[in-house]
Amino acid sequence: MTIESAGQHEGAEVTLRGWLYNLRESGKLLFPIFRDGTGLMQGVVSQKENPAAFEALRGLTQESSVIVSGRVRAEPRAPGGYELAVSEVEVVQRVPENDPYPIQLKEHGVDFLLDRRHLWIRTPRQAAILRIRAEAIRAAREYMDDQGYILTDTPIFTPAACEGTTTLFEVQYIDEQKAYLTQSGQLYLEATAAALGKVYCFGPTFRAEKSKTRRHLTEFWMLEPEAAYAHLEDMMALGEGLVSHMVQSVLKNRARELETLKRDTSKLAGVKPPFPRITYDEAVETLQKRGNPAKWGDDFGGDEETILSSQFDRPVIVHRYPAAIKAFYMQPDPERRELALGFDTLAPEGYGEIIGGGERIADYDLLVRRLRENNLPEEAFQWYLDLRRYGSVPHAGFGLGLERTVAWICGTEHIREVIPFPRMIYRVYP
RNA sequence: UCCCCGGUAGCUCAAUGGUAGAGCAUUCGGCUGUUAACCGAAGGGUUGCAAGUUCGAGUCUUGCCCGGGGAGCCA
Repeated sequence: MTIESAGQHEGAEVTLRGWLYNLRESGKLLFPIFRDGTGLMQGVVSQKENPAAFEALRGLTQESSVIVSGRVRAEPRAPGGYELAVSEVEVVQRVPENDPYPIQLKEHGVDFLLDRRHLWIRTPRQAAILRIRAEAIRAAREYMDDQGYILTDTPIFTPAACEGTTTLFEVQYIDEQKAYLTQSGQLYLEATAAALGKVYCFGPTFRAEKSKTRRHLTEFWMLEPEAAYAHLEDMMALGEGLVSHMVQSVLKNRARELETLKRDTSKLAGVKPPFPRITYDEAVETLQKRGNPAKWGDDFGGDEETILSSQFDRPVIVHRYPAAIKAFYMQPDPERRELALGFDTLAPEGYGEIIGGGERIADYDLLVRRLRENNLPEEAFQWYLDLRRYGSVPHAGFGLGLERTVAWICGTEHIREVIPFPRMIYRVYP
């Protein structure tokens, strides 16, 4: 039996395989709390009624692994409403008394917990977050598949920068050659989109920037769709549909975990299409009205994003940024050439940009010009230019940052809690 | 890279420049309905490192190390 399903086993004799989460001793009564990965369940053992089980559990150390059998019964005094009347106990491994489990049932510092991330993930809160992450991923892939997008995974080793702006992790690649860890699958997706029409990739992404904030990891997961013959409006709609489906699926299938996190789900319930859309021009105007020093041509930082997103109860889409502050491959707005047909989707409650994307340049000559303006090595981009030589079409896509999205859904203070083993500047252990 | 904050027992934290403490954890004892159980007792310290000021430094000064938050950049 799993603890998750305890309610269906009321009155039955069951076996639970897991770990001792906590033990309360009250004279001749023991109240062990078991953990099996799906939840927590209190047990009860009386010395008088079951001396063997009592002796096996008495003094047992936190996180010792145990297999216990007993009868499930409804018990309002037990957390979760059900209790296991333990009859048999097998200790699989006893945590030594002279080297006790380091993570106690109390507050710990961030540094201590991150150094023991391999153990920290056993705590109910962390386990709930990881289960929500898994559901968010499942829902995201389900949505993309249902929309007819084909999963085409892109390489992790790349020969050169995708965007040329951010710092890459350089690795030795066989003999003398250097390679870089990908910072985006986008350029490759443009190729697979021309082959298959509607495509996406989902995998790890690496940024060697020395960002030290609660919104940054050096290794994070990104879902990137790309579609041939698609335009800016199509991608804004796809993005809001994707995010809404992820949020609604977690609300539906991981309600218990959101409860564990004490997440205020009223702030998520209304996350459904359409999302508000504002232009960059309007965004700057709004910021200035609120006394923010932003002026036209500036990119937005955390403060600006928070002001903009705080006006809405769901993510807000900001579109048509100045071309100068966007990536080299962004298609200019035919109505106003100084604008790029790009958009960002900003999560509420200060979680920042969760989606960035737009329409790509389809014209060969314009793309070459942009490569040169950005001092990018043309040789490395020949294959990419081929896509404009042979049957170029308008196309668009975006990238969704998984961890930022999950952090927002969970309401966690730090993005590092929503990935099993966070990789940050100055932290690659464990 | 820059700005700000922090580092004292295994953990979380106290300690006017004047004998380094508490709670939790561990060990021992008590308790038949506990809820991070509770009650009693015990053991546990190179105060991040190195210099300096001082009769005296956890506390003041300088440098370094480690970590955190933020800026820039981004998802």
